[in-house]
Amino acid sequence: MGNADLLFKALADPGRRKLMDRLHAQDGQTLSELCHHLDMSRQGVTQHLALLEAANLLAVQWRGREKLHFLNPVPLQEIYDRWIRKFERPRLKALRDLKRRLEEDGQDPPPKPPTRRTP
Amino acid sequence: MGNADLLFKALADPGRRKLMDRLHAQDGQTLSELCHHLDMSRQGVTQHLALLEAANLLAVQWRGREKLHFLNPVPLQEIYDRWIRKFERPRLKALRDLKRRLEEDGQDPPPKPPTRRTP
DNA sequence: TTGACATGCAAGTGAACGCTTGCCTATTGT
DNA sequence: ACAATAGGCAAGCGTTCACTTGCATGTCAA
Repeated sequence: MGNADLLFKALADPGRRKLMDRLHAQDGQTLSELCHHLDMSRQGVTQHLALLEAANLLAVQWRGREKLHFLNPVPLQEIYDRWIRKFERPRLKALRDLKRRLEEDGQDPPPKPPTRRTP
Repeated sequence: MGNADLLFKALADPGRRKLMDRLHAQDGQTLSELCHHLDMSRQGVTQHLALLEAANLLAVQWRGREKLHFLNPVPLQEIYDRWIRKFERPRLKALRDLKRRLEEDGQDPPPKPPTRRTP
């Protein structure tokens, strides 16, 4: 749960997501290769990659002076398990909750439409 | 695609995720109810909820002076489709890419382990 | 009607973020 | 050996973020 933070933070930036996309198009690219696609200084890209790496979203492998970047899809799968499947429409419960709200502490309040604040 | 930004930004904050969790535990809560669980000023919670609402992650319904908040799981599903299923281990392609890298422009470099920079 | 309640709106603040620039080191190929 | 290449590190800077405080407005209940 602690690294859910790193994970979502890493995904929160469009540049970082674009990097993931580039690596998805072709895995194992070097820093310089990735720089070609991003309109940004090399150092900017480096920092983004560092964040992705910290979130365990990619692994690196040194080859001489080159740094190869490989995607790691596992954390994404964890997001799915913790944050998406969990929220899959539990329609029955949702309706139950709604009903509870509408009928709460009394039966009088009929679903009268909100007058103000809905312009 | 444009609102992928809003979506990920909304999920990037632990407070916001906690709010989602609270609403998942019981949907349709009011602002004040949600405030009880977050160690934060009411206005703080309001702003978080506004972001979640902007990301279309929850819908509100006014009931007199109360604002009821309901989860909307649809955007999460979109994240899954666009960002998780897409990255599901395409093992074959991954291995192909790796091989490409290792054998690139020559056959000599065997998978020699990185000497430096791996302390 | 009046007071308590539920919420909105606006401005201020410190910290985090995204990005750049400048310089340094290691590896490669000729 | 040396120039070119690939990358790292640190400091600086403007922007956005999370959060607070203070005051205003609409709604319910006695």
